Amino acid sequence: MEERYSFKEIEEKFQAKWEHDKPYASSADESKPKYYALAMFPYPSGKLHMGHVRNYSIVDVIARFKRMQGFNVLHPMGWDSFGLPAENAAIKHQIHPAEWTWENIASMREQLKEMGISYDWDREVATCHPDYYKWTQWLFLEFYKHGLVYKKKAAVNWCPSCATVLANEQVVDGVCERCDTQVHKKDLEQWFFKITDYAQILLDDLDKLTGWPDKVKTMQRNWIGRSEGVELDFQIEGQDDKIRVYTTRHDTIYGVSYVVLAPEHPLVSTLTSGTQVESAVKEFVGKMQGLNEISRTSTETEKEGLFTGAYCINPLNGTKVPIWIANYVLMEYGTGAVMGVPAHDERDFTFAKKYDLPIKVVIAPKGQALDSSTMTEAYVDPGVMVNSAPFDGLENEPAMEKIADYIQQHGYGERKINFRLRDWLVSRQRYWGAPIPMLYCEKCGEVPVPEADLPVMLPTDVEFRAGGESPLKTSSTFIETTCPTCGGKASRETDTMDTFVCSSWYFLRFASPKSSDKVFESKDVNYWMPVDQYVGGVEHAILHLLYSRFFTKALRDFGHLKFDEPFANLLTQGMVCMYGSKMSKSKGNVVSPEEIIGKYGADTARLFTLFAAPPERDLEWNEQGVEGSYRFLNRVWRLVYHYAAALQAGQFTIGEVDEAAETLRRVTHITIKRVSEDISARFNFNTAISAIMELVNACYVYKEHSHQNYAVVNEAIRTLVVLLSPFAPHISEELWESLGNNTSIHLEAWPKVDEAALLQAEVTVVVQINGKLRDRITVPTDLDAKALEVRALSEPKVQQQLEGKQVIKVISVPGKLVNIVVK
RNA sequence: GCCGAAGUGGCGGAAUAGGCAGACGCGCUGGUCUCAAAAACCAGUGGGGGUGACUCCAUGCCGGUUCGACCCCGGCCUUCGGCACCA
Repeated sequence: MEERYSFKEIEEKFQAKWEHDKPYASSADESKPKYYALAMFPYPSGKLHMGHVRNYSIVDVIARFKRMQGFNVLHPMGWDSFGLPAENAAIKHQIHPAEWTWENIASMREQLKEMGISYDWDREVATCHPDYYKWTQWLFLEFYKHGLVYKKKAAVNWCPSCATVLANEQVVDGVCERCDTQVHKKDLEQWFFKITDYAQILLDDLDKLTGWPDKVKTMQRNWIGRSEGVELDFQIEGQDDKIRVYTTRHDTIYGVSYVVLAPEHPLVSTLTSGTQVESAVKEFVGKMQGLNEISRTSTETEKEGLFTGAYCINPLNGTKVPIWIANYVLMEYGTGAVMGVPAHDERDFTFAKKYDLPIKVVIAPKGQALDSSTMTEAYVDPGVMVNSAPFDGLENEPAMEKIADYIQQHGYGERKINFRLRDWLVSRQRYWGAPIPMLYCEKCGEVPVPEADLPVMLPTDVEFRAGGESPLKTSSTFIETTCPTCGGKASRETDTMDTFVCSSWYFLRFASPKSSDKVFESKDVNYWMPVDQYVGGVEHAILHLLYSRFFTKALRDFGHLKFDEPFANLLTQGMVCMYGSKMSKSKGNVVSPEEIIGKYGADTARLFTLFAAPPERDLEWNEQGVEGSYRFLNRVWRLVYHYAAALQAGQFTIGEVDEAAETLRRVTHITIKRVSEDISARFNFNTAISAIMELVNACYVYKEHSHQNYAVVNEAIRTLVVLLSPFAPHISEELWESLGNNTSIHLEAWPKVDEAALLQAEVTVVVQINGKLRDRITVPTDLDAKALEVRALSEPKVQQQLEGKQVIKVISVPGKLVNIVVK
């Protein structure tokens, strides 16, 4: 063993050994409890960043810890490898997206191996590999078969820069999530997944996810956005048509003073064509369509509207109310038409004030009257119903049910539950994605590609040009085919799937990644799933996690799975920051893992990212802190080196121990306890590491002691190295070897706490007077409350403090403190 | 606007069930070793006052509960994150 800690040599040595011995290979084994640890798989950008290092280090500690505790651990890694950057690279550097992607994967795989993460590399998957996307396509057809995939013309979010459609979820503040270009609306025929069929169950089952952060569950709840209300019809005066509106405030129906349609509402032209307002309406509607969605729907935007000249009838009281068109009504939600109740809705109030529409009070605060002429804002709080014929005098909230019943009984409308969640648009007009396996036949129409013909391979003879349409659109070898039903001419769908489809099931594929005739082996999937611990950034709180839950539930319903939630426990790790903001190229505050690994080694890099902050919090990068972690590993190295020769013999029996040795034993076992609890119960790796540091400090103190009890030292040192091994796997493997072991430390059992070693004969107890610390006394651990009180009161310091004062009460907590209350 | 999280030394953070605030690390100060430096090791390190034993103040602010509050309750302030005209 060398005297100096040569991290480079050690890390290379064991990485080669692990590559050869495969100590992290896994296979289903019903006789052992399983544990599936998973980090969100990365997009292969080519370079690992600190966020990856942190994410994978966290999961690796968990995986290694569970393995040492005797679990059969599955810890796989793969690549979310379809997507736009590869195509952009193709255009920019004239390199095929596949080539670019596979090179990136190769280089990132190398970097991950340099981190010493305990992956079972035999299970690696890449979503862009035909062996994988064949099954993404198969799943698409499976969903199609079960009526969960459909095609429709839709006003979609179009990114002109990417020349593709984006899901609502990929439009952030009105701009493209990837390239920050303004997104437009465009009408196109698009494929959708019917996730709205699962809205209710996706919402309900959030309650089952006790291992998920509330924050994420709340975000999903808001995204699904369930609301309960009533839909009812307003008869248009002088016409046959009715306007159907949706409301959750049916308690205010008697206060309706107008009805508003969304500009896109089909009744708009029916109502206005051939009338005086026709051209004004057309102009207004045109103006609204020209606006992008954020400025159209922002609360900041001023409400604008136009009277159609038509009227409709409130079914409950027969009142005639004007029909308007306004920018603040959305066609996509509810019925695209709403009733305006200015007295009890903020938006309606603002609108009514602007256009001088009547304000009619129908809810008044208890025991008070509301005057519509003096109101300065809508009254939205609970109250008593007024001017509402049969319901006058009722409290509005409890009356909701009665009113809904009344509406249903009279045939005015019915109860309705709405969700904000929309169906998932998966069509992308791009090349580098899984082709949608559908055909269009002149005779048979829309035809799914037969399973035997999968995968629909991406053609290689394509050209990539900037700003152009998808290269698939111009590839005749790809498009032209024959219809499997009639044998006639057919053309292929040229859209590919949103990459979120590929990432909605990869965690299932890891259970049987090599399965060639099935999407996955049921036996394996049902053994390994659900994922016991999933770790990733909170930016996936909605999209990826919701889609994955949807896929899992649907596949359960199709009979392929025996469970309906994919991730039992979720940890959302914080960002890696420097100078207060997230490390990013644009901010110029990036530190590359390569650089840190080169300078200090992977063990130091891992240790620092785990030590600097608890995992769910943002981590502030600090190079001096990294040096501290490096110093610590050197300190451990020298300590073990100091004792290695003496301890190699191995066998020691702990006999008589003096006070110093007893202390070291106690610290050893306290450390086992703290590290175990910090890892398993709380994922607080920062405090686990500080506990290990304290053990090292205690060993150094003991080292200076004149009499050395090698049995106790042996226990302390071996424990130290084992406890350190999940965090810093290379150095601990080397140190383990230097202690005379010829098997891997990573196959060792996690150490057990000797409760007897924790016991102490004496303990320090705090003495407070009126809650203020006044003295510390050392007393026998088992001293009872009464004896402790007597002892505290007799202390000279305490006596001094009590002079001239009257003791009113004494609180005595054995082993902890005595509080003397005086006057 | 609504929902959620967080505010503790010079910095990252700790206090696991209401019981010693500041573990551990970084930084800083002084020292040992050295021709010198680096490394390493030792000591100190929340703020104020006192020669000193000591003492007062201190976990964003104000109040409450309690023998005792970083922790529980009420009200504010600030920062961050999510949603945002969803009827």
